[in-house]
Amino acid sequence: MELSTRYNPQETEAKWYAHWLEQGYFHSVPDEREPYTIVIPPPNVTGMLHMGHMLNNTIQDILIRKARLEGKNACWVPGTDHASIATEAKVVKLLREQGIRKSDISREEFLSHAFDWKDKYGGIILEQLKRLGASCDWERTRFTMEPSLSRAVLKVFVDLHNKGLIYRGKRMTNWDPEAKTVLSNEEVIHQEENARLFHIRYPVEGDPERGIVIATQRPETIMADVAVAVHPDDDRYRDLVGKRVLIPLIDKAIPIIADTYVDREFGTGALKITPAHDQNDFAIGQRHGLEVVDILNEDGSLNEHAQILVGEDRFAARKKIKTLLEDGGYLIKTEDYRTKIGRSERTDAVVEPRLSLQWFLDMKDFAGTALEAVRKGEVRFYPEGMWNMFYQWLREDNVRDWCISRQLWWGQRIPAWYLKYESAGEDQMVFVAENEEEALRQARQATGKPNLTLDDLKQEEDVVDTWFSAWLWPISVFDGFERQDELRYYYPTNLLVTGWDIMFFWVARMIMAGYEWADELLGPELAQSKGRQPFHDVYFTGMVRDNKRRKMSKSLGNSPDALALLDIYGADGVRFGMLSSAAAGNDIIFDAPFDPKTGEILNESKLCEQGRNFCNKMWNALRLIKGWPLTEEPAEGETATVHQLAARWMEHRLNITIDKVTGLFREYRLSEAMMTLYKLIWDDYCSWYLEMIKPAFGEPLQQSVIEHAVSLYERMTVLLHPFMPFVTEEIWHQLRSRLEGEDCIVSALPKAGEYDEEFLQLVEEAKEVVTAIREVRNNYGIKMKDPLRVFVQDSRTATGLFQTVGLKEMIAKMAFLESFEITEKEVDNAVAFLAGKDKFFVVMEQGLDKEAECANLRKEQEHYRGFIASVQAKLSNERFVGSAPEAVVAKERQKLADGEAKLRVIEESLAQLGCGS
RNA sequence: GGGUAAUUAGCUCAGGUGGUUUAGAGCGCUGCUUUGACAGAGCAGAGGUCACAGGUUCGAGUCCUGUAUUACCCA
Repeated sequence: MELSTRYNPQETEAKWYAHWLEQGYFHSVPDEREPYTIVIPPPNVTGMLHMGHMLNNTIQDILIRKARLEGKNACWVPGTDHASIATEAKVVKLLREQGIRKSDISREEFLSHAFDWKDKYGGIILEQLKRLGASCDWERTRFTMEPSLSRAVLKVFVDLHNKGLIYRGKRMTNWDPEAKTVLSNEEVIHQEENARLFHIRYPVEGDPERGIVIATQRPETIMADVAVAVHPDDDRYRDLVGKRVLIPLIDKAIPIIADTYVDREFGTGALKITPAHDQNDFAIGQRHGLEVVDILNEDGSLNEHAQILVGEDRFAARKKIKTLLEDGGYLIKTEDYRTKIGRSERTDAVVEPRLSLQWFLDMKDFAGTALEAVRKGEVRFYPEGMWNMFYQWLREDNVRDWCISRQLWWGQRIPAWYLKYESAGEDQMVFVAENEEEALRQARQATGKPNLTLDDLKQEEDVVDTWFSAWLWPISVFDGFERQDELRYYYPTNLLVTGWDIMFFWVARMIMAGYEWADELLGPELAQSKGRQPFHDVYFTGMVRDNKRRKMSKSLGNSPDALALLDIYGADGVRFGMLSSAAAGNDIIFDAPFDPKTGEILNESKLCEQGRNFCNKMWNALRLIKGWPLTEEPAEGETATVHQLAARWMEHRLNITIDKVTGLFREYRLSEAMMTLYKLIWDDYCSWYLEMIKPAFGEPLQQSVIEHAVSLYERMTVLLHPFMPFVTEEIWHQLRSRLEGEDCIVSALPKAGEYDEEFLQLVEEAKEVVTAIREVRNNYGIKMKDPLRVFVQDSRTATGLFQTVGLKEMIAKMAFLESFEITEKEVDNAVAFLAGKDKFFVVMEQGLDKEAECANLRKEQEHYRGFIASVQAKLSNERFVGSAPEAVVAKERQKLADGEAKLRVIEESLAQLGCGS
């Protein structure tokens, strides 16, 4: 069959993916083999495949495929996350387009719409992962809102509540007035924005001539002030402490207090204290026992506590109050400045610090557990440096309790019930249970009213944070809270691959959950022997950024279309491109060009192109091997020795590479591992090995030689398979006829055999000779096919070169030499060059360019002189010779001797050519 | 404001515990090459005072301290 000169990824990829699925290669069931488990970081159901997903999932696929090739029971569990805020926002928007307002429908109706939406669009991203080649066990696909996983959430909620770790409390939270929900710190994006500082004068009570000027960027909140604070050591205000000032416009008297928190340099050195609307003020207020005046409604408008501007939106109020303050003579001045403003990740609304009643999970002990797990190495981070960030966040003095409630409908509703007749508040009775019957039982007992019915109870309206289901993922995907047969086999999982941006709200919390429930679920013995941690290793990927170092995101429009890239370069090409600049943890700058005219991102990538070209290269190597006419007749003479040399060399190169790649895998240096294989295949195999054994045009090649070439190639395709699964599967099949059920994906990863590093070094030196001769050709415009005569000056190493079977012949073949001999004297009319320690002469029939040769030699002479001088400087330093290790000194001596020898050879040539000085 | 990291060739990146013949790779660039597996190619070449300033050391891209720039995390 004729093979096209171009590799066609589209057909090949669809064909093999379907085949793998059909053979059930991705599916895992527990058996006697060693498991290798990865749970996917579940993408949002609303998600579309983007660059970050491709990077992350390529890495997981590489490691899961490698485990499969090692004969392990590889299990990669896929799934999606219900992403409460993002999904709810999408569904609300969709309903609005249909003329339905969320406030007009019931919770049940809304959820039914949301599930419809999920069924329709929720699986898209998983389908897209298949295009990438992801070998997930699709029969195990899970979703954080499905019944079993939701039951797990309720169960742990009740469990933690019973343990006294979950509590309700008024807390300063990040309030999104648009979505009307609390946001976690991680969902707030702080960025520098232009703001204005208002200097406002508060007159002293009973002494209106005196006043104190405060600086604030939020003048609309002055009505919520409960004090003005100054630094206790600030002379400007010392005598005012203890007196009271009047809030402008509403004339409310508030105390002047002293607190070291105040920064004397900032603004006027006087700080208004507004506990309801600022985190730090809240803390100061608590220290000083101040009241809390909340003047904002849920939607960010002012309420009746403000007394003035009631009903106005906070930003409208800011404008109006400026006028009022000016009119009243209170506004001293305004100044522009830059400050960081927090906005909601989802709605972009300016986040409002707001006091509200929320559910919290006590983090103190959990944080210690997570830190300890990593400190002890039970969970290992790659790269290790990520520990610093982890520690920083979980330190006792830094960690905060986790606010787990969200004012949404899409999510697991908090399993807590209240008595209908009690009004909301911190003091009301709460019954937390897995179901309402149990809650009712508790209520009857607590109230002593056995006649209470379900009608007397009402369930908490809030749902739990999505991460409150995601933190159970490594357990819940195996239904671990309900049955433990699979958990016992697969848990702890081997590896988690995720971005460092969710280290805190996901990675840390999964570790906490793992340690919290492993004993109970696995039994203490198994937990002890296998470990409680949810995963042994965490591979942190970097963020994918554009060439301006901005995170690639849909909203910025700076991300190429992932599917378009897959279409253009093929999955293997894109996988290669993603990985080629992705060292663990380091952000990757994905250099996708922008259209200079429109400024729009183009779906182009040099990195992916390189991957595509690599596929093509391999494809053509295959065509070459398959295209050679066969012969049974053994080769003779020089050809036979070159074949022998080529076979031996490539075998050793393959073995040393397997060793190297194995080591790189151990350290998760995947990018380097891939590049190592790239060079093995392209440089060693294609550029050297195949050229060494290549017969003259039209001549046949010995069967045994081809067989060895095929054997080498098929081992290399298996090695590369985890990185580029499709092209390797295709070539693997093209190389030989295979039986049903024989596939690259389930073959065995080759093991390293013996290799002789000295021999490999010798061949490297021989290759340098070939390169040097080619350079002479280039410089003199001698065609590749014009035969040349070359001599090497007699020496021990030169003899070694000639004694290694096939090496001399290989050089002659690769450099296209007519003759290649040892000489004892200088050769006339020849270009001389140094390779290793030996001097070579290329005979020039058409004469030498003496000037160019002299210039060349002088350049080299200069180089070696500099080199020798630097080594001599070291060696003449007594302190160096005295204190450096002997081996280092010996090395320097060797360097000096070698350098001097080379310089001598160069100077001989200069004299021989009569270059003068 | 506090913290964490980064800064090496035009671009994107490697360079565990200081001493591999005066820094490596891929891309890009330059020159030559087209009946030959592959122009999505081959061969060869040019490109770096390792951000800056000090310091430790016999010796620093590598360790320390500052400075600058960038990114992220937390206020």
